[in-house]
Amino acid sequence: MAGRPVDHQRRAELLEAVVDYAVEHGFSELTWRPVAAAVGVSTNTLVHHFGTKEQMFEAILDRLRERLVVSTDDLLGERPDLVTVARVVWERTSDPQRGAEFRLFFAVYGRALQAPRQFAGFLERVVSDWMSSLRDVQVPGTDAETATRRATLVIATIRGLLLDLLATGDRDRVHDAAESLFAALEHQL
Amino acid sequence: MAGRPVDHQRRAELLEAVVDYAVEHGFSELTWRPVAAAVGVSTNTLVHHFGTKEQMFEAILDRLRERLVVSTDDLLGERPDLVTVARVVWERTSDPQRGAEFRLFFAVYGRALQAPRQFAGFLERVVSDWMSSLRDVQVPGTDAETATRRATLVIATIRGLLLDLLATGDRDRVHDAAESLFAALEHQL
DNA sequence: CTATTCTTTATACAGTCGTACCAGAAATTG
DNA sequence: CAATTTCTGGTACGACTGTATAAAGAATAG
Repeated sequence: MAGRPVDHQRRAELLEAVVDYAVEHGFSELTWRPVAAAVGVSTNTLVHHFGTKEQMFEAILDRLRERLVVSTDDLLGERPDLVTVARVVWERTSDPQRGAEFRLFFAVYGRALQAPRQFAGFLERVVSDWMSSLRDVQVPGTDAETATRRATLVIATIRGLLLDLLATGDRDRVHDAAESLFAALEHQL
Repeated sequence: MAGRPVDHQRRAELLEAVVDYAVEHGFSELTWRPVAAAVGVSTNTLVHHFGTKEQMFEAILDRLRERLVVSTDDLLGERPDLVTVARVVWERTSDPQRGAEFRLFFAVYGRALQAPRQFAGFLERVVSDWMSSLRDVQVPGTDAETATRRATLVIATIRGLLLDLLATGDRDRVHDAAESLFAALEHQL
């Protein structure tokens, strides 16, 4: 038994380039040939490493999720309170340099809502990923219901504000509204 | 000068059927042939009445916007306060029977964020439509900045909560969070 | 070296896409 | 009636889709 070993790193490289393309060109224009041309390989190279197009979608979503989560991993290690987490998360999600990533996120979100079967994994995690984190950072005395309520509200408001910001680009108005959320949280919402 | 008159009503009928199809089957599967088959006409009938596919998209978005706005027109006529409006709007947007319409709304929203040129009209109105209404219903004494801040927050939170609800279907948790938003608004957020 | 497996590319195939073209039916004016 | 315009459907064309197949080159083990 011999043979050339599987090159996992090569697949990771290709995935990174494919995700970059998705972030730049959008989710609805994600077809083998244009992606392959942009990456600089033949379409069959992509097919060989990712299998079917649906499997490539899954790989892209997993990687996108990693990118979006990793950027707040450091934060949660310091065990801050909910308001601090909300502030920092908002700072990072509203960073203009990451706008394209979140535009892709919402594009996937919208598609997932209309094809829940295909995007079952995405829909299962899109809220629960943050829910657990935001519940844990609240003061120990908080009862479960209140913690869940606050976490739900923080996730929803930040995402809603981000939708507004990405659509209008009106940073002043949206940041002003975000500040009032944080103020409400400090007054024990 | 004679000739058969243009049948505007026929176009309206077709548009209604096409929007129904879009609500049911999603925005990414909106192609001439399947739509025509579902509506019960030939593809050329649709092309004849709508022109290009992009023009059909615009017609669909206009009609969808009408459907979503009309459902809250009656409410604003009674000049209630912001909290009342927020409550009623949330009641109606979280109505399970209208879930498909809002899934389409978010699907369009996500696509629009990645193709701002094509969906410029949508992006211009998606926030401003509500902004003006929600600013107007606040008590006369409210200064402009506060009114804008509250309106922005209400729109964002309702949309974020709706995203959560449509993804998870967890009505109890999301409605609980919505209640806490209304409570915060009553305490002069 | 040979044998084996992975990687890459070229080619091809059936299907769908938007849409242009054409012909006939329907509805109007004169 | 004839003339004109809209409405509808059938057909066709080029472009693009996902993906299967086959054939090379590269990297390993024995």
